[in-house]
Amino acid sequence: MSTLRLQKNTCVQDYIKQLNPSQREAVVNTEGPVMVIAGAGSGKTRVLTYRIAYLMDEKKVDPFNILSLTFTNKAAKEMKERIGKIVGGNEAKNLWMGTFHSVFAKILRFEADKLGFPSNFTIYDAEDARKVIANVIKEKNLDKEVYKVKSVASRISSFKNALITPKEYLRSPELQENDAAARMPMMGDIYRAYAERCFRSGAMDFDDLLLYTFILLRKFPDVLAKYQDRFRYIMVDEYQDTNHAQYLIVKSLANRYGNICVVGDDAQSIYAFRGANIRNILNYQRDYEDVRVFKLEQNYRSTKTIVGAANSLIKKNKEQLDKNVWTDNSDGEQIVINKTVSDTDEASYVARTIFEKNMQEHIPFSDFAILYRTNAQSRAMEESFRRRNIPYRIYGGLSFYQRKEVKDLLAYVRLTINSNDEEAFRRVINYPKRGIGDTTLEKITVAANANGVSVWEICSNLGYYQSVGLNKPTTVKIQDFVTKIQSFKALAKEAEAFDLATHIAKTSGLLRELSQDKTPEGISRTENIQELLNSVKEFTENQKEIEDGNPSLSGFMEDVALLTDSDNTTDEDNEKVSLMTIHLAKGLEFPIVFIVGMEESLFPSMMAMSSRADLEEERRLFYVALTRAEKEAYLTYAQMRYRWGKLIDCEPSRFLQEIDESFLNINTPDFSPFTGAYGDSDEPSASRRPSPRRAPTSSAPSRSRQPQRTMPQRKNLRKIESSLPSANSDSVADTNPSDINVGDRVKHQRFGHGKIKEMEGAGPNKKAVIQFDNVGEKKLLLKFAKLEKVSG
DNA sequence: ATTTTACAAATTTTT
DNA sequence: TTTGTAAAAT
Repeated sequence: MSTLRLQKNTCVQDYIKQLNPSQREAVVNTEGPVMVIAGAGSGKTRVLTYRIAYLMDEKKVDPFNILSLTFTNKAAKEMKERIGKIVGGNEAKNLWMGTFHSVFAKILRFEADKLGFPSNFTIYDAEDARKVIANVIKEKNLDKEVYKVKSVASRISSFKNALITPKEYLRSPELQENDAAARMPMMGDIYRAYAERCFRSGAMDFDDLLLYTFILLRKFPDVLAKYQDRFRYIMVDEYQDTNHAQYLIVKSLANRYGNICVVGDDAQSIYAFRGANIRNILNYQRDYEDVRVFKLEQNYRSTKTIVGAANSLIKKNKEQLDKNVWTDNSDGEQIVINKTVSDTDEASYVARTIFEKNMQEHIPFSDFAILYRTNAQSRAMEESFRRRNIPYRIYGGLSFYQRKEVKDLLAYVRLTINSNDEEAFRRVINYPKRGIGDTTLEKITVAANANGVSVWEICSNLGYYQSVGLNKPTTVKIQDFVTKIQSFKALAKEAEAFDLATHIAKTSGLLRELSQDKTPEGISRTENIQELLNSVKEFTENQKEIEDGNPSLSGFMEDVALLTDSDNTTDEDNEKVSLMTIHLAKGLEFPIVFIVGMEESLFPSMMAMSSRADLEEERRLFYVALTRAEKEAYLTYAQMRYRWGKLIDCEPSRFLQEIDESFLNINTPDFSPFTGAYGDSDEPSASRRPSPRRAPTSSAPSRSRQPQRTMPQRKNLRKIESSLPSANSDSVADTNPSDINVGDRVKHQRFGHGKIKEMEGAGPNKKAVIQFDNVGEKKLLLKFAKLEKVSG
């Protein structure tokens, strides 16, 4: 026993010896407020894990007194495992480690009665929340063209993030004027009704988990004191992505011991759209006294080229903390920029490059990642990977738990556990069909609102609530439904979670309904139900092994609401190319990264081009994407792509010009836009879209699309060539780069007038050193610079 | 009450 | 392109 103990101690010491000086400082300075600015790839997770291990092993802090908040469940799980390896799994398991949402949900379930919630409250996901809001708008007879569900939902979300309750909203003339000016004077009413409805349903949405935690701690000093005393050491990861509510909760929890360590990188703040406030990290030193700041600036992940390129890009942002990320790694390859004619072409370029690298250099598929701005871009990639038989895995998109059939079954389960859950009720009251329609539902809702009770309360006591005014047959149908759910509730008391869930799937009629659908989609839906049942089984087995586990179905439901797909990665995903959005890629790394769709109004997104702050966030997003790469990065863009089912012209992203050109290798392969793109003729063109290179004799491509296909192309080519001439640019726009010589006066779109001082390089990589009248000397790549020759 | 049909809208990112 | 909603028909 003692030798084991000794061994563990030497382990921690050994580990700490491996750290660089600033990492080590960040680990051993455990007391008081600390901020760790961790550049991309600087070993941040390492520091966090060692810090916690150090606290436990060296400082003998009870894991029960350590709170560590992360951004994703996955990060928490991984960190816990790593700590377990150092200090022993039994010790690590008592750590309070998880996402803000999951830790707070745990606290809220424990203290729920104080707020008037049941401890088995339901957690509404975004879809549930939106449906409730839609119902409220409808019931209030508001114009849904003015009160768009989406904007109302995001407005309510921002109230909650700012810790504004409906009451406070209705007391604030300023807020109300604000919404009145936006032609939504009823916003406060909607907000109040929504909150009331959730409360009656015994439900909280994602934002409520934060808001109610805040209210709990403010309203009950004894509860606050309890958790302040418990959490003697607090660590917050990804601090740049915390919102106002999270900021204040953390602050009040840390108020007693003051041992708070926040870790983050302002350059990687990419969640402002969701209420994250970058000021939290920028102002940290003002918020806490005697903050010690440690900067992790050495990058261990990437080549000098990638680090340099990323630095040159992020320099363009104004608001940031001062730091200098550097690396000892080798120079590595230049970053490849590739232009393609269309989105399909872009996809086949990516697939072909990966295929060749795999064949010739024996690089495993798992070394590659494709990153994109929007989920919709994954489809083109998917098709071309399938054609080449390259194994891939798409992360994100529609999560398993968001699928209709899965949510349907979960709704039955939710109703069994918490019958007041109105969203679950509405979802399944008439699915499968029971002949209970809108009119009936409307009557019940009116009665529920009039009596201030849940719809379930009405339905289970139809005898008492005579005023509902239902006819006999309908009453019987509803009573049947109620009886069914009640039988589930009774069974829930004794049956195993898996058996109960299976019973519900069968008895509710859901499985029967699905099995009648013999289409491939229908079969896969049945399989999804099967898979859900399996995961219930798996969950209970796991819980039984844990001392204080909760193997019941309600235990499963507590977990499931906060789970995302990436949390249950089966490790069978080896040897696959990863496809995901850039947001999802945060915190990950890959040897070779493709960033696709580098086009204006796609990346940066159209929505983000109006304000500087938004644009800076997009730039940080690009910074995050670029710094995922260890060895090589490829940036690709298409001249046109399908969006909203239409073919549209695209222009290369401004971000491409913002990277220092010395890191770039601009690759403009010789292609002819009218005969197709690349030597991909060996792959069967299974695409439903008429491929531009395909002969017109092949099976009739839709006539309406053909003119669309060729016309914009011609127009588009000219436009792009003026900025980025391709190899075969014989028809040249305004100024041919080869016409520009030393001594010429030129005009640049952004930098204004200047004079050519020097020229270097040749062909597509030709550069010019220009002395600009206003902005000084710049070295520009001619093909990017959009120079215009000025006479005189 | 339910099914069919037609038409519009949507795509920025997610705990 | 797909998805959802509203109106119309059964």
